[in-house]
Amino acid sequence: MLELAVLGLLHESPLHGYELRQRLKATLGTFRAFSYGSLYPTLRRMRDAGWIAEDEGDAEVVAGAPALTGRRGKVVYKLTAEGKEHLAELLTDAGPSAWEDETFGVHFALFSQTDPEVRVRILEGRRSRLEERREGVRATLARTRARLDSYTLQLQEHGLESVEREVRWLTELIETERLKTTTTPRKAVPHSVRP
Amino acid sequence: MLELAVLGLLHESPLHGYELRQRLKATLGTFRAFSYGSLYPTLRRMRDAGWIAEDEGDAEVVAGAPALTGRRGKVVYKLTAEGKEHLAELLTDAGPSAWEDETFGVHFALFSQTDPEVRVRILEGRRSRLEERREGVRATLARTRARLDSYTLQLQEHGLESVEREVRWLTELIETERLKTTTTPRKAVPHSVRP
DNA sequence: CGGCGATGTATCGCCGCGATACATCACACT
DNA sequence: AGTGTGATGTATCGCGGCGATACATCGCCG
Repeated sequence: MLELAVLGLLHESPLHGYELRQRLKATLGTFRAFSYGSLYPTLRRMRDAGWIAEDEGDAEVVAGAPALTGRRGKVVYKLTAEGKEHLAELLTDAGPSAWEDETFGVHFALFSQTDPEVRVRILEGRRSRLEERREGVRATLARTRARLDSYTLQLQEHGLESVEREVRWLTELIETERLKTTTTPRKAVPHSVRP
Repeated sequence: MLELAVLGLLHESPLHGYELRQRLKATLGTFRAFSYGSLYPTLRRMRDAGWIAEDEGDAEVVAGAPALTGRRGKVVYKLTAEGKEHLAELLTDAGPSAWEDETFGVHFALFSQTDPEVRVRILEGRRSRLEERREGVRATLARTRARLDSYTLQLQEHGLESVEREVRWLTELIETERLKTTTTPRKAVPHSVRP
């Protein structure tokens, strides 16, 4: 969700819409774009919800004819106290909502702001999610293989390999993450995962 | 687009909604799901547009109390003449709309119904699209590498590798496809000489 | 001195998704 | 005999995101 991404970015420094978008591209890259058609409405929604506030940066408008052209200059947004609170809350969530296709990348990109334990749980959740999908594809593939033409088959198998690659990647990440937490010992608190 | 997928599937045999959905999963696999929330409205739209028609399959409803529960039984859809025409038209399109993220998979899954020349052009188009993206990612990555935390960096690099892998896959496909057209000399593209 | 690409804010309609509702039927478990 | 569970089947609703588009300013290069 865009909301989380914006919260995460604004946590580092106040930004205006355009810059926010650049950062999103730089941060999420191939994973997700988030067009202006999503950004601006979301920004408004978040402002109305009280998570962010407009930080009137440039009062040096003046001169020309401000009244004629209406609002000039950039609109800089910054986190409010509630926004920070909300962000912290969202970052603790290691439930299914965090390992969905669309959301995982955002959570991952914000891992440096996330609790190490939560990180591992998200990575593991994401991995099981993908393992489920892998098994699903394998099953239907085995069942329908004969009926499929070569192109569909190739598509299926390519997709399957992509998922497998993804699982491998996650496994590596989990191991590295585990190493980190074992060398920096913390008290392991088992936590139930809500559905 | 769902429309094309439905057209392509119905070209082989008449199907009802549920079965159509199963086929979509089996055909597109990891690539795309297409929920009922898209399917049924699309079906209606297509029917209204005249591409498909309801092929009242089961008249053996009767007995119980048909009037009470309203419409019983499955609604089977089949291609109309216009539908076939429209499909043929869509399958000739090798323009940008065919190599977009969301559409490419559908086009690819329907390759067995597609003209060989169009196939190659779609594959090449898709590849350039991904090469562009790859260069874009490389550029922003080179520009911002220093500013990124390790997680964001890892996400970026993983994404980059995914794109690279995709490009390799497409290159292989293009080569195979080229071999096919040169070893099976169809309706004469005369000037190309094989070494 | 003219145009073009980057910066900047904003809206609109469409598409697809997930959740949800409801109904029937086969089969297994108890 | 009763129960429940999973597959088959049709359908709707709200919402989040996308691509296209509009419009305005600024700085730089030719």
